[in-house]
Amino acid sequence: MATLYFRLNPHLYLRDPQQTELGQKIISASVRLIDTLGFEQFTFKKLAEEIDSTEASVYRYFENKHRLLQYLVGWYWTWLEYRIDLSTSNLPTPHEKLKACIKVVASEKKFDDTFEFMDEVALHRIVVSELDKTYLTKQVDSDNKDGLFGGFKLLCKKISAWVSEINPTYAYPHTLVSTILLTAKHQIFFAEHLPSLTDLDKTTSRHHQLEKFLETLLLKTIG
Amino acid sequence: MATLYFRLNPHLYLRDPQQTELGQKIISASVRLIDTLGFEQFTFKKLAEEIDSTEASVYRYFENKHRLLQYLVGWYWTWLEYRIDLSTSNLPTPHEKLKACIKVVASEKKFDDTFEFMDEVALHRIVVSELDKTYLTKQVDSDNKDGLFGGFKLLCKKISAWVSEINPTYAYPHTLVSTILLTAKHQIFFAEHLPSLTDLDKTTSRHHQLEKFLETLLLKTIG
DNA sequence: TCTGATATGATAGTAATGCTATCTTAACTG
DNA sequence: CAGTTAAGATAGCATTACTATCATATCAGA
Repeated sequence: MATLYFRLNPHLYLRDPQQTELGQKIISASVRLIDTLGFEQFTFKKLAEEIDSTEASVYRYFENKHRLLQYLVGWYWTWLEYRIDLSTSNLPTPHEKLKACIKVVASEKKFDDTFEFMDEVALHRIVVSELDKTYLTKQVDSDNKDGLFGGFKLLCKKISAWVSEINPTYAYPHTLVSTILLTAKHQIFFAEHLPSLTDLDKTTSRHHQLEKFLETLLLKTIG
Repeated sequence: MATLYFRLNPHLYLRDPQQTELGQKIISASVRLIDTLGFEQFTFKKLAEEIDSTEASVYRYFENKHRLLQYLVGWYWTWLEYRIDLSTSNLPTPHEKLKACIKVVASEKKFDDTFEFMDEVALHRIVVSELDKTYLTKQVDSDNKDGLFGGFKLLCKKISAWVSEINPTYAYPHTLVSTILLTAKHQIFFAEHLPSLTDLDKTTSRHHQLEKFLETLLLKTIG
């Protein structure tokens, strides 16, 4: 059985956490902690206590907690792209690819044990709440130069290409696709916490509603 | 000449900053500082130094810097709604109202001296970069109970009503409108910092492009 | 004009945060 | 067996995010 390993941009870490036991413990525990505490309340001290290690040891893997968040989100985009590839590879038309793609983007992941150190369900909740914080900073330009947002950009590019295949005259494929990728997260957050900003409801059917919404938005817009 | 005064939710502050000289200095200086430093690097200590006051005095106006940000964003939504009201009030059809509304939402504010204590251009930059941080927190539910997001919700409701007037069968008017309001900010940020996620460019024509993009998105989707 | 109430300033203090540094031990590698 | 590397242990430090107290200035009502 082949093991899956995501090669992420080395600027995201100081020492590759996927390679060592401590590294994997850092990942699992940080996902658990950020999910429960929120990113603001999450500290390397609490993380170190959780895994019976020390702050100093954690700092050997990640420059700071912001980089760790960028790592997790980077991992998420890679994982999402991988799932999109799986579900679209055997489809013949860009139209079908887009529909399958939306389905994956809007879907609720139940459980996945491909990666033992990663709780994908908690990670998804983290992405919903914390994604925007990875780039909404004063260092965004230097982070971008280091390629820290490569996962997001790559995925956006891939999907935009399908959009352009369907309608080569449409002027805003990247804008449309990044809007859809972000909206998929934001609307889940609104459904959970600010229901008057959305029409999706709190039950699990919201993922189906989200899919319908995004599909209509995408297909009608490119017409 | 009537002076404009925005009545904001009192939970946003401890003492109304619009009423006193120190309060107005806090607002002006915080807008200037958050704009240059970014919200993360902004502290009440730096703010107090900037206005030759003390940390303690600032804390008498706002519980903490997060509340201050929520106040500024709340002020922004009220101001935006006011400008939307102005530009739509004399239009006969919801279709025209929506188009005028999109124009305001996508527009670049050059200068406005209605409020001497508020640099609206800097505030708009702050909203672009920091808006999402006002609600992407663990306290979102209690903040929402206190009505801290009332400005955003009210505006969303108003615009959604026009959408439903045009197409009463469309199932996701709030989802669509909140998406558009957020997208207007995010895409400006992308144009500035992450250009591969957008097709808008860095020049001022980007506001016109944004308007076109949002208008198509909205009208074709409910179309 | 006196009397409070209130706003602000001045100053101090404290726990937590976000690191950095150094030293030791344990493990694994050639 | 020697040498490198990872991790743990411990210390320290500047900044942050407050809270508390006391003094002073101001202004409004009696």
